[in-house]
Formats: sequence, structure tokens, C-alpha cells
Amino acid sequence: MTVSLKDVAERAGVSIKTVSNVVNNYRHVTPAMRARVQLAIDELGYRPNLTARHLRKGRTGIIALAVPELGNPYFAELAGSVIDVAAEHEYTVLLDHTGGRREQEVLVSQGFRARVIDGLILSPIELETEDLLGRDQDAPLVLLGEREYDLPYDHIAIDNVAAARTAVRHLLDLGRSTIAFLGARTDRVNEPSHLRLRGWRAELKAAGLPAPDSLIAPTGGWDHANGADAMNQLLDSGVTPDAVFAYNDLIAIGAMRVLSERGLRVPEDVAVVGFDDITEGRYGAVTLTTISPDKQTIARLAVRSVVNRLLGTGDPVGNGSRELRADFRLVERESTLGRRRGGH
Amino acid sequence: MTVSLKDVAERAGVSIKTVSNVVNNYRHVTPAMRARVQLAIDELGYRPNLTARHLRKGRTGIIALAVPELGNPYFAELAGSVIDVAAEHEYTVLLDHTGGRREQEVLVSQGFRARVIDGLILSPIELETEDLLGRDQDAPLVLLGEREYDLPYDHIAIDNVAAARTAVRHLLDLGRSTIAFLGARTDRVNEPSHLRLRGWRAELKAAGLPAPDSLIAPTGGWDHANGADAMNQLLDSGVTPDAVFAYNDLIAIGAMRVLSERGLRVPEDVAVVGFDDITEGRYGAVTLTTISPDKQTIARLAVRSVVNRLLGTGDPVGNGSRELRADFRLVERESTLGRRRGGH
DNA sequence: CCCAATCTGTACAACGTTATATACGTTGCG
DNA sequence: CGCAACGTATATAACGTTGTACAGATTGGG
Repeated sequence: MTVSLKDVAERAGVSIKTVSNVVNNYRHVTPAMRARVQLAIDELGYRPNLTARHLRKGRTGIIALAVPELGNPYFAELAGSVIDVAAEHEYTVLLDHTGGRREQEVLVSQGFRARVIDGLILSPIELETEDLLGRDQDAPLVLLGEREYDLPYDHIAIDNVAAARTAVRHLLDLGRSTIAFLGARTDRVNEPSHLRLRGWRAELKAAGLPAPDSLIAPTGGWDHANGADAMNQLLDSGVTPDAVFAYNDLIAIGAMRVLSERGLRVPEDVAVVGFDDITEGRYGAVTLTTISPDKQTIARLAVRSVVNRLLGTGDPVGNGSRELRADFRLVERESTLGRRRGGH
Repeated sequence: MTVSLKDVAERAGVSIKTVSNVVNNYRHVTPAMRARVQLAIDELGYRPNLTARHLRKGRTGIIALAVPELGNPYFAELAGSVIDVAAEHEYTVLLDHTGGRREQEVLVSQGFRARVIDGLILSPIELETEDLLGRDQDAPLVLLGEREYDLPYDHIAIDNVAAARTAVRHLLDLGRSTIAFLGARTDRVNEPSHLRLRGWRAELKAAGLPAPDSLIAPTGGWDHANGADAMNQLLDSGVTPDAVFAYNDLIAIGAMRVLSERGLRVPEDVAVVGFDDITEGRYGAVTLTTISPDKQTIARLAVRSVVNRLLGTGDPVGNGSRELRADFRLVERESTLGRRRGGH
């Protein structure tokens, strides 16, 4: 059923290796010979067995991408970009999601279906530095996102502190002064690593405003429901901010729903800024002002980092870690500016 | 660096095959021997090379899932489910997206990184029957979604006609009579395969109402922007429906945004029903009534179909095609019922 | 106590590919 | 003309695993 090099070789009356040479476009093959072999290949419909090739070469041509949750459009969109960029480099993407659970993240970082992948792009949530210390995988690892590690792996992210400050500044410029933060981590010890929260604090301080904990609404997760819960909790606690900066767009949108339910207008009563720039934010009843990370660049940097390490090119210091930065920009929409007259 | 059966065998002072037997839990291995080998395995930190195993066994343990667009939350959520179910069966998922382009779909169906995958789950948009006729892949193929093919492959979907009729009936029950359809295909010849449109027509007819083409708004794609465009086009054409049934949730949400921009209230002026039940629909200013397909079941059926054919179990007629149906239900929310008093 | 049946472990080949070394022609140059 | 240098194709050995066939050890029944 399945046709191998051997079959083609027999048909063309040459050796197996010659067929292999033709398939791999090696030099030192006469055009006549090439044509003859190619004919046999076409006639038999030969296609290389990648498993065998990879066993021999020690590479599989597959890189894994592990994100917390595919249901979060940010990660789904990012995954789409990674798949496309990987394809440009002739790599295929094996996708996994960790649910943001440390246990799963460790599992993935340690081996992930051992040795079937050449490299790994991981977007961790709960993973800790020590989880990666004992890693003896030869497959290159690239880390994505907000977390910071002092480890010899490339890390790709936007400048989260600067981005958060930009968002808060935008709200300050609009004359808001009581700016809540929605979506802080509560389950981790090293809260300092929460860069967006740090940016929120820094910008408020720079403006001479207080940044009390009462304005911080923690969440257990990062989706609509968590945003709604956090907003309710904040309002129930007696605090009524005139602006909200959310950890991500899903939380922001969940919060906006609650504001609407409680009769508060966005942005007149409460202005809202999110983070991620997912498509969803562009089509609500009130479109969402948000920080837009350059997902294309993030995907490109991540794939390139893995591929370069595999090829041994690029960074001469093969083991050093690098901080690779992607751009971001503030996209101003109705949740802070209000709806422009004239409709569409 | 990488430790193989050979290394373990040398350390334990046994043959390679004995180590293999231990690894694979074969019977006829004395407990003493098993312990001795296991010790060596642990000491050296041996882990099987899956590439080699798969070359030998002819299976890779990887199934591919190809969806039109990961940016569409429906497919992202479905992909998440497929990954989970596949993991239960000890399969890993390789993910690709086709952009809904026929060319890509054909490519994927024909080989997709030839021979590296054991099976394929494909959700086609533009693919035609003849594209699959010449398929000589041995990897089992399962088709997902609305399209109908007369081909020897399992097909998994909900009853789209019935679902569409349920949605339209809901609108009729609310007293609406001018019900538009948003998101018809215009670029295909065999429009008859558009089951949701068929259901819309059938239910209107059953109610003794006309189903004129003027109430059908075609779209070029299936996202928010297409829905917004279609809604604008429909209203610009002078038609003002009192209800809209959209091909999917993204189109419905895009349409709702336009309705709001044009000063039409949902549901008072125009009631809206979507299709897919994506999370996004639960958190807008007006939550979306929608048809909710059982994604879990779809994922389960799809993976099982592939796995069963690989194992040769299940369906005794190995070549026959089967129509596997998943359930759906109508989820009634504010876009048809209005917002309940009392807020949250 | 012997022979057959069973249990335990081993040697070898194979999966399909590519790398290495080599054989055999051709050229090219002094 | 002779020898080096090169271009072209081949045979053989891996990559790491598992299936097959078999050898040696153990057991059981008569």
C-alpha cells in the first residue's frame, strides 16, 4: 500500500540512496538521472515517510505550543499566528493547553510526549523557576508572557509595566482619578511578578494618587465570569471607581456587563480599559479600549527563537537567555471615549 | 546525552529486548528481572523514543485537527475539547487551520505532512466531494460540520435543519413574523447544502409565511465584520425585519452592534438568534439567544471514530460511512427575551 | 526419571530513511 | 601520458524500537 524509497529505486533501476538524493535535491545528480527517478516517483506517487526521516535525522519537524486556555481568544489568535509562522519555516505545530495549572505546565515543560517534538513554546501561568531547573530536555524552550524567570531560556513579551502605565495614563488624561485594577493574582506568593499591577501602581504614584488595596479586585481566573465576579465584589465593597483597568479583555468585558446590569454607564460613569485586543472587544455595544500587543511579532519571535536554536544559528551564545520585546499600542475605543455621534 | 534501550540493557546486563519487554509490561518477565531492569531504567532516566517506536509500529500517536479558523471561538473551544478527549485515548493533537479555503482543505485532506499523522478530523467549508474521491491516504478521516458529502467517511454534526427550525420557531412563538437570515453562502453553486438556510425556509413555510430572498443577507465570511456588513446591507436595502436568525454567533453579535448603532433596540425592535453558543454571547450588553451544539459530544464522537478505525474495533463495516449526530439545544437569553428586571 | 509442555530470556531482522565510505568513471593539468 | 582531482552512483551501516523465531531453563504428569 505505502510506497517507499525501495519501491521507487526498483522501478527506476537505481539504488535507494540515489532516489533519496533526488528527493533531497542533492547536487551531483545528473539531470538525466534526476528525470528518470522523478518519473518513477511520480508514477508510484511516492511520498517520504517523515517518521523514518526524523528517526534518522533526530528531528521531527514538530514544535509544540502550550497555552493556558484555547477558549481565551487571545491565545487562540496567538496560536493561529504561531501555526502560520511555523509553516513558513516548514514546521508543524502540536497544540496543548495547560489550563494554567502548574502540574500540567511542569509536565509539558519536562517532556510532553517525550522526544516527539523538536522545540517548545510555553506560555506559563503558575510555573515556578524551580520547576524548570531540573529540565534535562534537549529540545529548546521559549517562554511567553508576563511571568519573569531567571533562567537560560528566551523570553518573549511586551513591556507589561509600560503597557499598564500607558493604559492608566490614558484614564488619568481623561480626568479619572479613582482607577480600580481588576484581575490581580491572589494565589501566588511572588505577587511582585505581576507586572501589570506594578505598572498600575507606578503610574498612580507618579500622578500623586493613592493606590490602595481596596481598589484592587482579585480574581481566581481570567475569563468573563471572573471579571463579572470581581466587578460585583468591588461594587459590593462600597467602592465605586470612575475607571477600571482590567488584566485582560475578557475580564474587562465581564466587568462591563456587570456595570450595565447595575445601571452604571460606560464610559460616562466608569471608563474601562482592557488588555489583549481580542476581536470581541471591537463589537460589543460599547467597544473596548485596550492595550494591543503585537501578536504577529510575538509569534514570529517565538518561532524564530526555537528554529534558530535548532539550527544553531542566530544568537552565538547558544545557552544564554534573551529578553525579546514585542511592541504594543493603546487602541482607544468607546469604553473610554464614548460613542461618536453619527452611528456607523 | 539521550539514553536508549541499549544503554539500559548494558547497565542491567540483559538483552535489549528484555528491557523493551519490561517497558511494555509484557508477561513472562520474572519479578526479580523486572526489578533489576527497572532500577537501571530509573538510574539512567530512560524514556522511550517515540519516533523509533512509531516507525516500528507504523503509528505515530498523533491525530490532526483542521478547522477553518482558530480565531472563531467556536472552533477554538471545539479544539480544546478534542485535545482533551484525544489525551484520554493517549493521542496528541496536531492542529491546523485552513482559513476555510478549498485549496488548503484539499491539501490537508490529501496528506498533511504526509504520514506523520494517524488520523484526521477535518471541518471543511469549501471542500467538494470530488476533492475527496482521489484520496489514497490510509489515515482515517472524519468530517465535521454542516457540509454533506456522499463519501465513505464518518460525518459528525448536529441536525442543522432541525436546529435552525427550532431557532426560527422560537422567534415565531415570540410573535415575530419578518425574520431575516444573515450569513448565507453566495460563492457556492450547491446552495442546497446550506442546511441552516434550509431550516429557516422550512419553518417559515410551515408557519404559512413567505421566505423571500430579500430577507436573506449573504456574507463573504463568518465573523463579526461580516455580520455587521450584512446587517447594514439589509437595512440599507429598505428591509427592517423584526427578527434576525444568524448563521453563527459572531455574525449575530456583529449584527447586534449595527442594530445598536442605528438606534434599533434588541429585542424590542429586532430579536436576534445566533448559532454556536460561544462564551462571548453570554457577556454582551445584550446576551445572545443561540443554538448550543453539544461540543463535548462532537469532540468525543470525532476522536472515537478515528481511534476505533485505527484499532479496527467498533463499526464492523470498516469502510462504511456513518452519520453521527450530536445533540443541540436552544439557549434563550436577552436578545429574544429582553433583560429581566433586578439586574444580576 | 523421562519427555512434553510451559516459562523466560535472547539474537536477529525489520520499519524507511540518511550519512559515511567507497568504487568507478571522467576530466584536467603538468 | 600519467596522476590527481573531481563528479556521480552505490553498498553498507546506522537511528531506536518491536516482532519473530528460537534456545535454555523449569515444571508436571505418567
